[in-house]
Order: sequence, then C-alpha cells, then structure tokens
Amino acid sequence: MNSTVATAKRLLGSILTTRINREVVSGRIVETEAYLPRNDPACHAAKGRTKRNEDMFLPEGYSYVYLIYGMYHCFNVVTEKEGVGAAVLIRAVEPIKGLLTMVERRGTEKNLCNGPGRLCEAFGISKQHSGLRLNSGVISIKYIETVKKIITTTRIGINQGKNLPLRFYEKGNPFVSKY
DNA sequence: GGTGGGATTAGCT
DNA sequence: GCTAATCCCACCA
Repeated sequence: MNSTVATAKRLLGSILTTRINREVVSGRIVETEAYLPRNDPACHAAKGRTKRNEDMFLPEGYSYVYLIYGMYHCFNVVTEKEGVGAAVLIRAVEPIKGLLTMVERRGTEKNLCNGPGRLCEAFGISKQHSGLRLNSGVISIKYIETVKKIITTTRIGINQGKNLPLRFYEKGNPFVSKY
C-alpha cells in the first residue's frame, strides 16, 4: 500500500478545522479519495506540473485547493514528497463545531458538508487557501482515531481512471456524500 | 423516487 | 472552443 492510499485511510476519523474570517469551523472527516502520483490519469499531476496544479507538488502536509466547474472549490491534502504530485481529496465531513457559520455560508441547513464543493463552502475554503502548510493556523487536521470500518469503492465524478478503487468512506456514516 | 440541464471560470489545445 | 475530482433546481413519475 503506497503512502497516499495510507494517508487517505488515516485521514478518515480525523478532525478538520478552519479559522477563516474569525470563524472557527470543524468536522470529522468521513470520506476521502486518493489521487496517485503514477498510473493515475485522473490525478491533476498526471500531465505534469502546470500553474494550476503546482501546489500539488509541494511536500506532504500542504493544502491544494482548486476551482472546479467554474464555481466550486475542492480541498486536498498533499501526500508525497516535494516534486512528486499526489493528494487526497476530502469529499465529506461530519459537522462538529461552527454549525451556525456553516448554515450561514451555505445558505441552507441541509447537505452542509457531504461533498467536496459543499464542505469547502461551509468551511470557508477557497483558492487563496491553496499552498498553505496544515496545522499552522488557518487549516488544521488533527489525527484522533483509526476508523475500522472502511468501505473502498471507485471514485466519483471523474472520466478517467474510474475503475481504480481509491475512494474510502466510513461504513454506515450518514454524512458520506451520496454520489 | 429519478433524470436532465444550467451555472460559471481557469487553463489547456 | 472545450473540459474539469460539482451542485442545485425544475420537472416527471
């Protein structure tokens, strides 16, 4: 098992916290996807380093945030050494703290964080938060526990590399995304 | 319950 | 001009 897959599984159950615009929001990660440095056509780094994906080539423990479909952001954790280009996409979290802030930012009380675009909106994450070192003030991820019941499936919403079993979520958790 | 289209932008070809 | 790791709402059953 390579370290990106190991990280994707280890992040399940960890606590994600952001301090953005003086608001503290946190949640428990329940769904992730791995994007591998080699033999993975869906990984942004697969076609080499560009201005868009350069933060993916930072060392492990940095954030990589990008804009998708013109309107939504996706939050990733870089997982390999500097220059390699691999990450774990955080797809869903279970809200813990700052529920009011999430509702305010999302404009609804439903589906606060069960999807990569939704959780970025709820947590206040946007492109300016790409390339930050985690646990240095703005975005923090704290390891708490190892989730035992992990379901592995293929990834969602991609066109290449669909058949690779690189999506992980906690069995039975209602905050996992639906797609 | 399920399906289909529109929103909206950066970067590559 | 087209695509991209998405989401929401309208519509139909």
